[in-house]
This record gives sequence, C-alpha cells and structure tokens, in this order.
Amino acid sequence: MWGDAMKVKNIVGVVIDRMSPELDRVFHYTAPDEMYEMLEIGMVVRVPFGRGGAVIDGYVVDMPEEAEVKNLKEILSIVSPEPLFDTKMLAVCRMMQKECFCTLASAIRAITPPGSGARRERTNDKTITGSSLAIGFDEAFSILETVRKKAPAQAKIIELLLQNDFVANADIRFLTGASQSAIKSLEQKGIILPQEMEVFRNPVEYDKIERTMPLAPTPEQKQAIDRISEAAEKGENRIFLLHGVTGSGKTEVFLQAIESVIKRGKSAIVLVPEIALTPQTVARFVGRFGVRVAILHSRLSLGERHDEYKRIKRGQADVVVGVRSAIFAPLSNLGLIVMDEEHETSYKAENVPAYHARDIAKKRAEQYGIPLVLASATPSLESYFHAKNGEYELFTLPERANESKMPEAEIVDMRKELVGGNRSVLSARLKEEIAHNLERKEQTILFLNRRGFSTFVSCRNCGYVVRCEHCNIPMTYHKNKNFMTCHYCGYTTPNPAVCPECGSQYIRHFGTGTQKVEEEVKELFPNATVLRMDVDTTGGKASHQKILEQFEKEKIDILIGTQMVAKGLDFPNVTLVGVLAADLTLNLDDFRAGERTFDLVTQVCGRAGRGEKKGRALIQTYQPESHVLHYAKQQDFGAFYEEEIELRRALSYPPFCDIFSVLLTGNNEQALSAYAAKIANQLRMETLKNDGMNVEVLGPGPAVLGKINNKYRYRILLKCEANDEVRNMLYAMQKKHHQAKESKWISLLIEANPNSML
DNA sequence: AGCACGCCGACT
DNA sequence: GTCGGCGTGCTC
Repeated sequence: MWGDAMKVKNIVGVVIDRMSPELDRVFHYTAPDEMYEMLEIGMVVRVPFGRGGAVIDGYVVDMPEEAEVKNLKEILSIVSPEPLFDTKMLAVCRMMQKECFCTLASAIRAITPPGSGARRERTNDKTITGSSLAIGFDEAFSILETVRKKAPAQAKIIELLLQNDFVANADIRFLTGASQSAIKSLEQKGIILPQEMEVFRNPVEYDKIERTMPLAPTPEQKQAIDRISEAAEKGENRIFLLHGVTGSGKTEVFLQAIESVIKRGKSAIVLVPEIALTPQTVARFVGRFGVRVAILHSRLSLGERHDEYKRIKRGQADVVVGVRSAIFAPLSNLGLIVMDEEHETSYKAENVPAYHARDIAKKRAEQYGIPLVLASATPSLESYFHAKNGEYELFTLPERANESKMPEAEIVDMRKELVGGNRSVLSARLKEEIAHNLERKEQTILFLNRRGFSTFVSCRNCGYVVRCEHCNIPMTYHKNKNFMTCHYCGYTTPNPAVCPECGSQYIRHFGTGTQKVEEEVKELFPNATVLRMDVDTTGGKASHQKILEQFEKEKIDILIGTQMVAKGLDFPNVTLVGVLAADLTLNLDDFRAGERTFDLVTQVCGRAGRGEKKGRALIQTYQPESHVLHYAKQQDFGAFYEEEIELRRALSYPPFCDIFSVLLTGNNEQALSAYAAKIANQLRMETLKNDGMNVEVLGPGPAVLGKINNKYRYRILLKCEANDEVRNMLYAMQKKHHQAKESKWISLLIEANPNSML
C-alpha cells in the first residue's frame, strides 16, 4: 500500500472534557473523510483516550494542517452535530483560561448551558405530536373525493392538511371536530404521517405583558441614545458609562438604543444583576420587543434554558436579557451589549472560572466591533475612573423633574445612645420615627447587612475601628483565640483591652443578626406586623416575590431584611427606612467596603418616599464622621468618588493595581502553612529577580474562613500592575504546584481581583 | 481525572 | 510460586 508514504491528513484538535490540569491541552486525532467534511469547531466528539481504550467526549477546537505527534487515533463519532460555540466564543474561552487560571475545558463548560454537549444529562426537547400529508397533492385530492361521503371526518382532516403543512393533533381535533381514531385510520392508510414537533416551553407569558411605545426622551437621554446608536451603526468599539440615579431613565436609553440596533438586523445582550431580574424588569423589555426577547436567569429549569438557547441560536430572539452568564448567549450578529448596574458584585463569578462578566463583555464587544454600555447610579470606582480618564464616554442623566424627591436622610450617632444608656439595636430617634409611622399607617423598612462571620473590633464610645497598620483594612476578630488578623497580609495582634483612642473599655467585636432585630422590634412594638426577609426566610423559587407581595398587599408595618431589601423595591407607602448598622458594611475586611456602603446606603435610602409622601431615612452608625456615610446621605456620588479614589491611589488598590489571590487549602494545617510560606517566598524571589516587576506579595495568612469542611485555608495576595509578566509568573507557579507531590493533598486556587477574601 | 504498568506482602 | 496492594506516570 502507498498509505504510509502519504502525509497525515484530516487532523482535528480536541479538548478532552475532563477538568484535570494535566489534561489542559489540545489532543490531535484524525477523522475519516466523510466525518471530516462535517466537522466544525465547537462540535462535541467521542474519542478513544488513554491506554485502557477509554471512550470520552471532547470539544473540537482546531482543524490544523499538521500534528507534531505521530500515530494519531481516530475520532469515533460526532456527539452533537450542532456546534456549541463558534471561533469567537472559543477565543473568549482562551481568554478565560488565561485570565482565570483555569483549564480550557472548564472555560468551555462555563460558556455552554448546563446539560448540553459533553455533559451527560441531555435535556430533551419538549415535543408535541402532529401530522402532515404523506402523499402528493393530486393523490390527496382524489382520495378526498372518494372519502368525502363515507368518512367526513377524515375528509376534513385532509382538507386541513392540504392548507397547512403540519398541524398538531390537538389542533386537528379542535379545528375539524374529528376524533383521534379518524387521525389514526388515516395514518394506517398511509395518507398522513405522524410527526413530532418541538414546542418551546416559555418562561415568559408574552401575551400577558402589555406592549409599550418608546417615550419621548429628555435632551440628556436623546444625546446618549443618539451617540450610542451612532457608535453601534458605525461599528465603533467604544465603552459608554451611563451614570444616573434610579428613575433618571437609564432603561429608556438602552431600550431605544437597542431598538435602533434591531432595526438594522442586529441583536443585543442586556445584562442585569441577579436580584434585578424581576418580572417587572422582564416586562419592560418584553413590553417593548415582545417575543423577540429571550430571558436567561439562574432559576430556569434545564429544559427552559435549553429552549431559550435554541431560540437564540436559531435567530428567533434578538434581545437577550439575563444574568452574568447571559454574556455567553450565542447570538451571531451582536450589535450592542448593555450592562445595567455594572458595579454589582454578582457580575463576578464565585466559582472556577471566576470570570467577571464586564471583562467578557469588553472582549465580545471588541470581537464584534460594537459598543458596550455600562450603566449605574453608583458606578464602580474602576469604571468611573476610566470614564473620567476619557477612556470611556460618560453620560450623566440628571434626576427627572417629575420623580419623587429623594428622602431626607439623617445620620444617627450610636455612640450617644450608649452614653444615654440605650443598649438596643434601635436608636431613640429610630424608635420615635417607627412609632410615628405606625400611627400614620405608613410602612417601614429596616435594613441590616448581616455577616455571620468576619467581625471587626470597634469602640462603642468613640467609634474607633482597629485596622491593619499595613493594609488599612479592618482587622478580623477571632472569637476562640481572642486575637485579630488582617486577611490581606496575615498580620496578627491581640485584641485590645481598652480603646487605643479614648481608653474606653467598650471596645468589642461587632455583629448582630436580623433574627435578633426581629425579636427586639416585636418586643418594642407588639401591635405592629413584622416581616423578616433574608436568606433564611427566602428559600424557595418564588418566596422572595411572595414576601414582597405580602408586604405590599397585607400592609405589613415593618419589613426587616438584608441586602435583598436594598435593591429595586418600589412601594409607595414606605416612608421610613432605617439603616441599623452602617458600620457592618463600612468595616468589611475589604478595600471595597466604602464603595459597597455608599451603594447600599444610597440604594436603601432610595426605598423611602417612592410615592406621593415624602420619605425619611435614618442611618445608624458609630462613625458619623465617615465621609462615605456623609456623601451617601447627600446622594453625592461625585464627591464620594473624588475622596475614595485618592484613598485607592495612596494605598495602591484597584484601579491603580490588580489584586491576585492565591488560596491554598489542605487538611494538615502545619504542612499547609509551611507550603504556603514556601510558595510566597518563591513568588517574592521571583519578583526580586525581575526588578521591573512592581509586585507586592502579602502573606500567607489564614483566610477569613480559616477552615471549611476540615480543610484549612491560607491565602497569599499579590498587589501589582496588571500585566502578562505577573500572570506568567503565577501561571508557572501553578504548573509547578501541579507537578509537586504536595498537590496531592494541597489544592491551589488563583483568582484575579476577587470579590471577597472568604 | 482515570487507568494501566510495576514492584512488594499473604494466600488458593 | 501467584493474586493484589496502591505508588507513579501517561494520555493524541
């Protein structure tokens, strides 16, 4: 045979669907000619793998001319003939692999819906049975004549099918009055053909949503709409930051920008945070764009998600509204990406691959040469910084004239309460105002940002908070050992007996829960109806919504809740909002604490006075002098930004640097901490070798949650400029770890710019 | 991650 | 003598 003289052809690059870092490379296979013809990037194929002749699934990622390896095995079969991703999405995966320090296989999993492709749990299409003609028209007409008298039901069916290619059996029965047996006998005679037709399960009741028309934009809105539409039309890969408080009409801006994009035959992705994807939000988009809107959120069943993906892939939806992962929606002719509430932490994935939807959005916008619109009332400091720099185009929408006024906010000094002998969670002022509200039959929201772990140490007398002298981050109190640790650098110091500022003995760790507040409120106001909303009370699928409905309809007097009550609630009868302990977010062991507090406090205060009546907001704190609270009270984002950005600059936090977390976990604490120290030292040596590398290596120190499931957790932090050099260093470190014998019992996780240090 | 090959202890 | 322990090394 002349086979061995021939050059190897039909080479296919396959990524094995296994999460092992050792297998994170492309394996080459060959394909028979007929199969090779059909193969496309993004398909799932079945291949033999390993010595044992195991058969596993993999993703086609490459169709190269040559392979370095000889004796290639052959692909067995194609599992999914419809590609799961295109080359653009593959590029996104490659980016995630690099940015998130994960395997290509796990990046591919992240961009494909669960239950698809290589993952076993196939989601079946929901189908209905229908019928179509099995014979030609002429034959059908002649049969029709012979049958008309003897079997009128059958005749009607034939007539119906002459007019329609395919009719669902249920519709045949309804339209002709014929029974199932008439259909059956036509089937048996071979006149009609039974067929399965796919139906889409619809998570949205489109026909129940009233259609809306574009509103006449204000001059500021018009300016933004025109500029974004222009950029979309010209194919400018620009980033816009739309800054405007709730009710300033941001949504109308993107609705109209999207409309202009759709008119040109393109599609759009709208990202919204998890908590904002409510029926009201869905209604706003469906109301404007109808059935062309697809919704992707985490509570869809596997089947529903599958259907939405299918609709998107087939071009039956040109607006996708969804949470974080909707940024991977397989739209083929993307024209615009919108990210609402761009500062929201839920845009950052918590598990591997811990991607940030904003980074993916930037990448996709770049690939398609289209604009990206970031919108927020309280933009992330990073985004606002880029906008001020001129890298992004900034549009500021003023508050609408006809909007109800912002509530009157007041800061309550909790230090004085203690002096006055009030040890309650509620200040005298707040009690007074709640009593007022009860008299007037108006509603109250009490907001508490509970954190079960991570308590800081503060003085009830003067408000002093113990901070790390190296990182300026509040130190975390460890109950059982009575000491404090900085979770950035690991610096540890004993708990002070008296306040270093004022000498008071009232220096203690801080922490309280919604349950405790509920008890106290019920005791103080026994005649009031009180409802609590937090993760403990909102387990089920719709219970969040149910509690809110109950709050509105049953005229509950007081709603106590965590984060959940802060965002997006719009109840006209709520006239009082109490922030019980602003300190809880203000003193998170996180450099973003100020930013989050500003966001939460302004949002929660905005819940009061949404109707005719004017609202009041009381912000309780031991640090009434805090600039964050001061600006939040005045709803002055600009002033807050100016002060906060200088802090970031001075202490070198984002956007002036990147932060990488290296988390090590294992069950032998001694061996783990020793290994963590070894890794940290290696990184320090590495950064010294190259003095152009401006990197600060902090730690190792125990993580906030020092032990989970009997596994100890240590963390090393790197503060540095975001550049490939540092990434490569970390990449090499990760690789070295996987080869080390310690990797058998110590796991290592690298994350860029983590949301929290838990 | 799996799975086979490989070199040391108690058994039909 | 062999069956099987899980250490280690490879997978197109």
